[in-house]
Amino acid sequence: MSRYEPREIERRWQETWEREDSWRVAGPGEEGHEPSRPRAYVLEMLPYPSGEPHVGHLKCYAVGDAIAHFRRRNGYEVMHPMGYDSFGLPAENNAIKTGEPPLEATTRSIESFSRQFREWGISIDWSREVATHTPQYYRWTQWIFLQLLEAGLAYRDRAPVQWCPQDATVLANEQVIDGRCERCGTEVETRNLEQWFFRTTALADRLLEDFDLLDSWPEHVVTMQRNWIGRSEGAEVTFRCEEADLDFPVFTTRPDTLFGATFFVLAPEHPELERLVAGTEAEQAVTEYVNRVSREAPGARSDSDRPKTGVALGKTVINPVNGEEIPMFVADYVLMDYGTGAVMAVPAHDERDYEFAREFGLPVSRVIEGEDPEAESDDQGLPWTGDGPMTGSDRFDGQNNREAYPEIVAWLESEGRGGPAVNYRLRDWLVSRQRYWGAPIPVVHCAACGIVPVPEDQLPVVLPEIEDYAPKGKSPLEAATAWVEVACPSCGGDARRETDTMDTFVDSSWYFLRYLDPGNEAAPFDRAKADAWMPVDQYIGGVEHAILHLLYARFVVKALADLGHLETVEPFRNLFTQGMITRDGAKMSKSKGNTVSPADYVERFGADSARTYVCFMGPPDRGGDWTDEGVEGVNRFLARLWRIASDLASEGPDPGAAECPVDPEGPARELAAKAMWAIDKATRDFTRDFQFNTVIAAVMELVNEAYRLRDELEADGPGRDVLRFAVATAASLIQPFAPHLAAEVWEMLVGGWIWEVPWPEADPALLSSETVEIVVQVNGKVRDRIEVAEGAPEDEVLTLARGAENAARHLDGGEVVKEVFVPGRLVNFVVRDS
RNA sequence: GCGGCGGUGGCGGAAUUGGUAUACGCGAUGGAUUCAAAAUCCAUUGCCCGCAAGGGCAUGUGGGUUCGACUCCCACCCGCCGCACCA
Repeated sequence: MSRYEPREIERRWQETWEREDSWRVAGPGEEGHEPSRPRAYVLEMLPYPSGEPHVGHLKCYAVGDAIAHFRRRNGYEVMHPMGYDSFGLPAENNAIKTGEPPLEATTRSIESFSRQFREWGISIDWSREVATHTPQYYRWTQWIFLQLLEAGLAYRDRAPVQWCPQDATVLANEQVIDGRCERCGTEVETRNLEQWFFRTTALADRLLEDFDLLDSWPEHVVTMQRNWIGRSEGAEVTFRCEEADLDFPVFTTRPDTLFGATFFVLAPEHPELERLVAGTEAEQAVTEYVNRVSREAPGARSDSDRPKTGVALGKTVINPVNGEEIPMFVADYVLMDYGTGAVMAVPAHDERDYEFAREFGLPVSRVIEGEDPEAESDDQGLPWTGDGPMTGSDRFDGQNNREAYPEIVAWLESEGRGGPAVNYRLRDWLVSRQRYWGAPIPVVHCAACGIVPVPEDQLPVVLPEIEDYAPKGKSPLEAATAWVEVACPSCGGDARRETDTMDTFVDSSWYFLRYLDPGNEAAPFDRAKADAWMPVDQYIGGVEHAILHLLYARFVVKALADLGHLETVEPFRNLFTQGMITRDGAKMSKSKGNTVSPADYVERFGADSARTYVCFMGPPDRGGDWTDEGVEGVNRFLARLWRIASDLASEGPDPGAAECPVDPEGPARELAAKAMWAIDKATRDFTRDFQFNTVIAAVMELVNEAYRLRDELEADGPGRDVLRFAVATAASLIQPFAPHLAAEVWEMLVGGWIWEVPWPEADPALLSSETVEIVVQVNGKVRDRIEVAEGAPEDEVLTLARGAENAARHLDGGEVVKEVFVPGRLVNFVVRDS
């Protein structure tokens, strides 16, 4: 008897798919397009090619490929492309360490990824492959930059930015985690630099509202983005400092507490601070405080547990609602990059202000009554952040604060002292990087003309080759003098190229559009082609991109739509986030030595086993722990399927095996019914949140049932036909996960190519059986089971149930006070002792 | 602190609307096959009592609703993830 040899089988089918160009897809305007077929765009997040693919990649593409296959077999024309997010820091850091040019390491890694994806048998239309580091691609990344520049959505500004001293580059807000660089973990510093920004805040409201346009995104991802955008409604109120002749606007979400403002706080970075205290007694103390804060790690400042610190400025501002003069302070609990960098402090109704007031012995003035203002605690229930009737607030006294809120804001506006305002936590996206391995920002600095965009017909601005990649606080590109020095496109005079490159998140914010028209040399993509496929029907990737990549892609798509390049305003209609695979309960890392190399497992058990295993570990949106025994178990199951098929295949393929024989009887009917059950179950679970683990379990059950009944069925012709049908069906259902084995089994038993065969449909006649088992409960406890005819009437079932041996014993000597009948499921007798 | 997710056998996990808790897989035990092993096939496998028939107890904890609760409600405990001095 021969054995299941996945490596041979897989190689053979991979060659077939390559030769037949099986996954080639043609959209509108392309040769071979079939307008009558529905289209689906199935997309996994493109990989960053560094080293070798890891299990996270395996899971992502196994899940995505299963979805792609399932869609194809349900009649869709499926767009399923692949590419590489190939600019970025690791290749550059490697270059600094080893001297190897980033292009070489990147090219090598792409080759490895590309080879392994083929060895995994992922059904990709390779004719659409893109890599973001190629001039053919980044030419259009640059084009998009210029489009945004022209539309006013890209701008240059001097701003305090987060600077990583280790990587010697600025970072986006999003790349700073707990005050540390996301990549290397070094504590970041603040620097004032001229940088390029994309105006993401201009689209903040639409980024929130358009969640309504999406079909199915995980709720927590939407929540994370909402929190990140952090929209708060409130009011802007102006506090005046007469002495200094300055107006200080503040943003507050609680204008209803204005009467309770007893002091006023500026952020240490506030631009007016220096002038306010210059030449005063407070100057020295303030300067010392500001210097101390600026030397501190930014992470330390976000620790809300530490005591409040600050320094009085010796100046006052006037509370516009009651004319009271209140003292000014500088304190590091006020942040410059949220609101206006100044706050009105209402200690009675804000925890931080309250803490500060206690620390500095400042007055606390209650203006909203709490549930129990006379609470026995020494602080009388303060700070009270809830709602209640207003007090000490002039003519608003007695009104509920919520109800008075709009009146107060309207009054401020009529007095010219403020008005309604909306504030966002979201900052504009800082896109420039002082790094080499990225797309050059396509502008020129001219002494005469200022910033001049590189004309479109001169794109791409090609990244020059350089010798020294080490960061020096400015871009390594500065050293490429022949490249930097250029004639101004506008006046022809001496000018210098911009030497910053773009954040790689810009590259990956539009790649899904390039797949649709990868060879286009006149535009990033043809609008008609993009409109035909977009938005992506199913996007698949890790939750770690829940905020950054997904938000940026949404922003860029909206901008392109606004500029008339695209119809859709949302890139991804459905999002699926896969859970992380761990090993021994811990995140995999090279330092822990608990990594899993997909290549090893593909070598030992075959790609089908590895792919099916990652889909079987548990629900794919949750994490799971990788075990070798688990892979072996799945491998055993696939081998079982192959073996029973191979035993049945002696007489060669029979196209009839694709159909269930009519009206099977006895064990043949049992197996046929199991096959129908499996089809039904697999189809439902596939579409229900991609519950692949139970889909695979259903196929396992079908195979187990085939083994259980095989001896009885192999003997006669009709039985054998059902057996062949059942095994062919198992292959058909497992095909999205184990496409090679499925192709092999199908070819042996039925003939032809499984991936071209429509997804099976269950025969309803075989789905329901003639008799059903009814559970008999007494007082809610299962006491017996009876077989009754499907659809038997209530009184008949109850009579049978009462007579069931064990049930009868429990009914004996009691009075039945209630009978519950659930058709097809159970009866329950409620008995009271007599 | 705020937001989200989760807690079911020795382990990963199943359980359509409230209706047989523990599907499927792993592990374990026994058997068949074999000179032997591997592989394979078959059987058993939540815990406790019992020779058995059968009975009792079990879905993080404590209550509640219901004929019936892993599922719904209330109050807790624990774990993971995200955000966090955001005015």
